Amino acid sequence: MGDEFNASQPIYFQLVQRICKQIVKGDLGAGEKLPSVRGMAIQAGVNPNTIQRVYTELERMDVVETKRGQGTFVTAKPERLRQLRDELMAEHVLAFLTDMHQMGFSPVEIIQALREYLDRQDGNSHKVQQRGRGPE
Amino acid sequence: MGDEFNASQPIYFQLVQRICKQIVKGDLGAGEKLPSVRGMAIQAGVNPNTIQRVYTELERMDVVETKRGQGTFVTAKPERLRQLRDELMAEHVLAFLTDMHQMGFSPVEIIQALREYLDRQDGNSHKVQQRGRGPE
Amino acid sequence: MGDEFNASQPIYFQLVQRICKQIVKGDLGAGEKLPSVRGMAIQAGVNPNTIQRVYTELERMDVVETKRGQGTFVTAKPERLRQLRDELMAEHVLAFLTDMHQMGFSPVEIIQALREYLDRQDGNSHKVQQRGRGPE
Amino acid sequence: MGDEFNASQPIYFQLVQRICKQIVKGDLGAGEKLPSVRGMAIQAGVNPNTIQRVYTELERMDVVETKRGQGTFVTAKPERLRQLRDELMAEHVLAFLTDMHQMGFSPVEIIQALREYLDRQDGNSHKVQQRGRGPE
DNA sequence: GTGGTCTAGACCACC
DNA sequence: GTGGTCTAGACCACG
Repeated sequence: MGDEFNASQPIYFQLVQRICKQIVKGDLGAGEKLPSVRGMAIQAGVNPNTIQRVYTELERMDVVETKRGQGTFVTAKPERLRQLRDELMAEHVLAFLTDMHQMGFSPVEIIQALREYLDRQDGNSHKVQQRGRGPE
Repeated sequence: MGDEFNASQPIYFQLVQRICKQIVKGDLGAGEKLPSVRGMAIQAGVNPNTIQRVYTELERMDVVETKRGQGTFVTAKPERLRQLRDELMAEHVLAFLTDMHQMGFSPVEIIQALREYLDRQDGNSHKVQQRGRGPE
Repeated sequence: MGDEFNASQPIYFQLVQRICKQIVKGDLGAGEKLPSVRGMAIQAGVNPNTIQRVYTELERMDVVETKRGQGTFVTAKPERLRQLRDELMAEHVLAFLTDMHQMGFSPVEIIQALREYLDRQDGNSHKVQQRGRGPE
Repeated sequence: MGDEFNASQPIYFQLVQRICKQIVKGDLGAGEKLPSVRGMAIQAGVNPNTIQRVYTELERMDVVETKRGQGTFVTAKPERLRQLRDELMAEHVLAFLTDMHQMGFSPVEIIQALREYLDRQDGNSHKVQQRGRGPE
């Protein structure tokens, strides 16, 4: 277990996104401690510097707070967490709709296609994993 | 006019995507001629090398055909165009649903949010333009 | 109440500065006793080790004297206090002027800007609190 | 020439500040190209990675724009430059006044002290250079 | 040649 | 133990 990363985007960025999702989902609760830089590095199979950058980025996003000599923690402010949830939601929805619009799909087509995929995924949602977005 | 590009992804890749969308949408019809490499380069405000790569990439994807000394044309095979349409649709829908799932949103929440955004965008869909996805 | 500290500088250093200011201002009079290491630690919400270092540092600066088994006291020498006052003043003024010079501001601009801010702060000087200086 | 850096703050941060000042002062004009990452690294006597970080930070501050494969340039938007000037000015003035207030100096004392130093510096302003702020 | 990412390994200060 | 900075050197993709 270690290097299941998408080649088209920086590792640090994929990790930032992954952690954000875990926070939004609730897998990482408010105030909870993240693994240490070194620990997370081993766990993810990357260099500690990369994790350092991830944590720095998360802190800049105000999603995480780091206490000197103690560690890095999910922000304790519930308002920020709600806000993050909404931001991420909006960002993804907007991006998706923009793409679909640019390809000329109508709202009804979009909803319909979505329904179809949702039904199909009903029993095997856990299989969904990696999708490449960038260039190869 | 020229450099409205996202800093987080290669320009050539953004152009590939943009052209694919135009083809799927029908703005670029089957068999239609694309601008010359040089012309497109000026039009997009980028280096001709970049456009060259874009066309090569599109050719590799089999959505475009280059005829020696004549130019580059949208593929004339309607089957391929339908296929492209489906591919792109699937890719985007799947990516979107995966993201939403990873954030813990339920199908009903997803559909609901989508509806909300679709309503809001009704009159100003043309305003939608740039969205950043990658790191800044 | 406890951790209103700037992330970009060591806590112990911020505390040293804060206490120096209190002494210069007169909030802590000559010969006055400082809280015990443990008491101060609780009061500031930091580790006792950190306070220990603060007191050691203050002692090294000769603005504080530690009497075995009795506690830590502001130095009783009024000359030293005057000197401290001048040192701090000079240090800050010099730093400020240097910065302004490096940004190309002329003496008149500096004085003018200062006046403006002083007027504006007249009624709410107590609101001023945190300013970050270091990296984020 | 190479390592005239303050030990108490990160090199990358000192460089960020230095460049900001040069821009505000006008030594680096709008749209002007900065040295390449590697060039600047040699010039400053630090590792290219450090410069990379500096440029990234400046870009995030919207003070600099980087064009892929071409280089890094001072932002061309004059409004942003004015804004930067005001921001930096405000930041320094505010920090200075806050410090002086906390030490109990009155507005008149502050202005007076400033005047005194300004007069003294009249002929040797070029001597002013390094000042340490952080802990040693 | 440009910026950008990553690794490896070291050192530091803080708690 | 923690996070943070820096170096050295490599590799990559873009223009």
